[in-house]
Amino acid sequence: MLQIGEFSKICQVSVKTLHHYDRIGLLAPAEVDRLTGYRYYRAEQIDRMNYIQRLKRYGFSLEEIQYLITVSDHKELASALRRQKDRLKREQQERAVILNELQTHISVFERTGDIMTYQKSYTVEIKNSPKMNALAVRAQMGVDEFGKYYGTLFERVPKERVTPTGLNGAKYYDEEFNHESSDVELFIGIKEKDKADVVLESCECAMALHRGGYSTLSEAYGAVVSWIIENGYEMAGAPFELYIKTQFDSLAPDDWETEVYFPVRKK
Amino acid sequence: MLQIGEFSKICQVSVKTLHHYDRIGLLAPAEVDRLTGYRYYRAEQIDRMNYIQRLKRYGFSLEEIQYLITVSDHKELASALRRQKDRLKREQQERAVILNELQTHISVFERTGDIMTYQKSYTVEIKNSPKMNALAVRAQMGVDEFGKYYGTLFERVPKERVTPTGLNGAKYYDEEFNHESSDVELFIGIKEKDKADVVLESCECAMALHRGGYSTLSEAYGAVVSWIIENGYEMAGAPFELYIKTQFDSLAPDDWETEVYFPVRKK
DNA sequence: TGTTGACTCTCCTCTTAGGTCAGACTATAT
DNA sequence: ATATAGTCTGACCTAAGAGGAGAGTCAACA
Repeated sequence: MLQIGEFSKICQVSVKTLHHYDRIGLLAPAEVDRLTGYRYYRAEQIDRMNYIQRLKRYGFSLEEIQYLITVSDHKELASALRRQKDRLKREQQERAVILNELQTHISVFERTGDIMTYQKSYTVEIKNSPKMNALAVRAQMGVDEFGKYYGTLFERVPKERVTPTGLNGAKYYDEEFNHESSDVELFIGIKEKDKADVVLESCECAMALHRGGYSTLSEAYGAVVSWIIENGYEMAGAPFELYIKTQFDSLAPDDWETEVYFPVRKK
Repeated sequence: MLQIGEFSKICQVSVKTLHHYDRIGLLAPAEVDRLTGYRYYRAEQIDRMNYIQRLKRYGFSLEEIQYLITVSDHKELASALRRQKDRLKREQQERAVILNELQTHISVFERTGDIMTYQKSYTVEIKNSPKMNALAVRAQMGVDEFGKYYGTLFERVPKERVTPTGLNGAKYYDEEFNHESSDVELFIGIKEKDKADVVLESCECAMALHRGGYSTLSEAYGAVVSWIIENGYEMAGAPFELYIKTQFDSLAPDDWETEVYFPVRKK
């Protein structure tokens, strides 16, 4: 039997952590002295602790770990690990984009001496949005579900014998945009008007072109909105974005292009 | 002047966030109505907010951001950005190692059907540690400072005309190992006994070979310690590790090899 | 037997960056 | 005058422990 201090040294975790794990029921000591409350661990529990630490490194929360160590079904466990792997991979990619952004920012800053240059480069203009016929799906969704919904749209292309124009986008119906869940309509432009789910009429818009990954897209939105306010317009409908150049053109995020449209009218 | 709701939509942050930033003094509204307490923001503050969001994406804490937006010195700002970039890069590398580990774990699990196989493969043996003469530096340091301290050691090699044996390691004097700061002695083996800072005498040790990156090294330590307890030995000195195959052999982390030694005596 | 020092216990507060109510005002349109 | 939407403050909550206070416990030593 090991005292908590010995056990903590062996497993390279703090005594505090062991207290915590005991309290949340993740790893209870093999024995607790009734009188003194002293915790005693068995050497066999070292393996369990290492396993917990390993899952923690993989990025699972303690709650998930608590569940995982009780799972005996191989398939379930394997799929949980694979899901986590995919999550980590996606996060790695996102962070790679941010790192890239930071690198560019640094070099722009060193060249220009202005920390704001990098983000103030939006040119907002008044433009009539293109008229489009489109297949569309509207739902409450988060940004990380876009791919899934676009999948269902693109599946319909061959089935319904329509001809994509290559112009795709998303329209945001919620006033308040939320990354995890918003009322969004995704659409892909097609030639055939009679087969379209929706027809997006041309309208007067304030538009800005955003170059780069989507993590900074909100700055484009901000730029357009403040332009609208400053130039005596007002918003006249749900904003939308058109994906001009994307990952599907096998470009790096830095070269993606997105047009941000806000329908407006003169006040 | 913008109400808090409008400002929040433009900047794509929640009203709560704006409350929070106001309270901690990171971004105060341009005006607050004395009577109603309503907050009003100016369009110019959008840029500031975008800048804050950008720094947040770069991984700075709000406290750091609060400091950074007051800094007017270009050099200081640039060096803060560069430091952050290096930090992000290092974290990316660490996560890449973990991702790799997880991938291996998954494939081992699918092959063997045993989730523990991957971590129980340590063979502990009793062995006399090699006698070594070494240049050494002992200090309170965290694991991420190892590189720095090793640098100072290797600089001395040509200066003091010593001949490295290629056998390097680290000895942990604290009972309780701590990732951020421990009393550690780093050493590089050399041939010349008279020029050595320390002579590590051969002694009876329990030893295990760890294959892979350093993030799982603690499992090797755990394995050795529990072996010692189970096999009727007791610890007789500070443990140390020898780096047999490392990144300097231009190997991937999966192929690194580290020997973990615990001086022991029979009870 | 008494004492010292190391170890452990429980309980409390603190951390980040906000989220989630509740209850009370306030602004604007009808 | 009222309905609805927006806003205010304040209190409590999150995850995974860290830090400390004050008290009890264990083993060794004099």
